[in-house]
Amino acid sequence: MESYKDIKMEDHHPMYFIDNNNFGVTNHSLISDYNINTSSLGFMELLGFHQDFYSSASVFELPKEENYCPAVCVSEEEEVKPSSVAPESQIISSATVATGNVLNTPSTPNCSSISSEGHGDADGEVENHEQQNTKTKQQLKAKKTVSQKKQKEPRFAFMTKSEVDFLEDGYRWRKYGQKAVKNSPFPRNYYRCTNATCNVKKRVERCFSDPSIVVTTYEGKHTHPSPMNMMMSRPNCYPINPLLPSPGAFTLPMQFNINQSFNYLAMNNQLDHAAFVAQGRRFCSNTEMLGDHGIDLQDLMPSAVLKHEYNR
DNA sequence: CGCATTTGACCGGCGC
DNA sequence: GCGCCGGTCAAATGCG
Repeated sequence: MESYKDIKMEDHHPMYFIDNNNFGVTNHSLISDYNINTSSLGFMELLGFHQDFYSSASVFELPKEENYCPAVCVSEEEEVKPSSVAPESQIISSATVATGNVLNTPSTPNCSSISSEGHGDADGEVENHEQQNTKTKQQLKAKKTVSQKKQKEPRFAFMTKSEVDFLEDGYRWRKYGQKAVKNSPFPRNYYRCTNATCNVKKRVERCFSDPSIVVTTYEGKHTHPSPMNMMMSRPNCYPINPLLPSPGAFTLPMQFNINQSFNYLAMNNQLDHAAFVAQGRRFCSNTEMLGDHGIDLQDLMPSAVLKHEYNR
């Protein structure tokens, strides 16, 4: 329960919760300081889906083992702490989201941290240091660590109900570490993108209180297209992969799901929440998805968010 | 042989 | 200052 205590929530940072079953999306906090206006984009375009792709009901028919992300939140302060969290609070049901009970609780366990700090010249510093062979290994290491700390990459995390630990996302990863997690029988695995020019990292751990849930945390942005995208590219058949530096340039098969897309956009402040709500409604009205579950998107939005939208 | 994984050691941050 | 913990390194090992 200590993670509940630990987690703070900044009012001016967005928290997004996604219910995989009903596509319920809520925005926890004010995002009035967001400048990027995406209202001209369609909801699903924002998430990287082609127009005629999301007209198909198969969009949400995810493979069983890829039953992604029962709940996700994104913040700039904290990150997911899966090992110290009760499972029932990790999965935010649509009913919970609708009441806003979880959203209004500062200690939401599903928090992933996104740090926007550090876009300086630390890389150059590192290279310079590494060129100086006279320096000791230890000194090099120390410098590198300092630089890396300065240059903390943005992160986002999502939770996935999956039997397999490592979820295929189209990129190639190399494992570089494994650590035992305190109070958890499940280790945390550290991966790095195999592309030499790309320093994206990925952390994968299983929630000890609910072993069926895998928490994946990405750190940084890919600077290259995914190998799978190059292989699988089929216009108008697959959603665009939002983890790419140039959205729209490549495609990815359906296993890369909508929640990852959403979180990536949220992470990069590419979502204007009012536009998101509006487009979400438009999207939902064009499908039977929510109707099938007897839930309207409005029910999944905290009143403050809706009010904010109406006042625009 | 080249590449990926494993795993113990090491380091920095943080709380006490 | 000390100990704990998270994150990373790098040598050893495994595998195709």
